[in-house]
Amino acid sequence: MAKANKQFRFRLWIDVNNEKFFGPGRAELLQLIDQTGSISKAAKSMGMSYKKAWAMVTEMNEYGKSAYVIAKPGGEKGGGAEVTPVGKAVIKAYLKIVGRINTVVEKEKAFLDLI
Amino acid sequence: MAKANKQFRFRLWIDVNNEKFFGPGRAELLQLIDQTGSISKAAKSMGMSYKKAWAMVTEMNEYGKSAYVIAKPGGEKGGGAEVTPVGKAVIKAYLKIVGRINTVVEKEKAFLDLI
DNA sequence: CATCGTTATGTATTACTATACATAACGCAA
DNA sequence: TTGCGTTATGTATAGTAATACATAACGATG
Repeated sequence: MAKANKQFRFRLWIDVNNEKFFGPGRAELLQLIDQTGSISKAAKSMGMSYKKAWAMVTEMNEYGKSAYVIAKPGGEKGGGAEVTPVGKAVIKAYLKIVGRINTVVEKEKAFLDLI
Repeated sequence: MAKANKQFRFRLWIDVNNEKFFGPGRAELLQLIDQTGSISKAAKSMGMSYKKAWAMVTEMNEYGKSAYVIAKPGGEKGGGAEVTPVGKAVIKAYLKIVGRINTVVEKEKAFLDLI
């Protein structure tokens, strides 16, 4: 038998009023919307249904400090979506914290031999 | 409206061969088994079905470096379960890492104002 | 004014997870 | 040898989350 592959996995969320509000899924979705300019393309790209992606965007816009995504139907390319500066700031800060946690976790790899 | 309550939540798991192996649920279960000396009491105490708790114990014993829990049916009090030294070491180390992540996250609270 | 790809929204179905329930085995002690 | 509380195990049910599917609206552009 080959040596077992052991690794850490962690997830960070932000709760608002004790309800999940923002986490890895939404962070990835926001990044993909930013890259593709479209909720539907972003959703497909990460293997998520459009409906779920749309619901996430709606909830972020509703409960966030201000809208994270501006989406418009119709027009030149049928419409599209754009991540607002607030949305971009949230992504950036979230990724920064995740990076710091990752640094901590990397230092603890010796623990894996215990498992 | 009252000021929204925002807080971080994170979870840490250890994957073995890319499958979830150990995480917060199992850590809590192990601690409760250690405290109560019984899988069933531990399960009830954390609102988990005995069947699930038992399955977790079995999987930990099967895929861990060595058994984390020794369980015995029958006997004085009907039987019981004990966390092995290896199991205790895993709990302790896991909690230590979680504590370190918590320290990092605490320092980032300013981020929450952005949400 | 027809076309296009997207946003927007509702309903039905599937997939998964966990619980609920039921039952047997176990081994000490009275 | 009966009773006890636990471990051990299978099957059925329920609860939830996600997808799948279907349809309408939208607005620039040719």
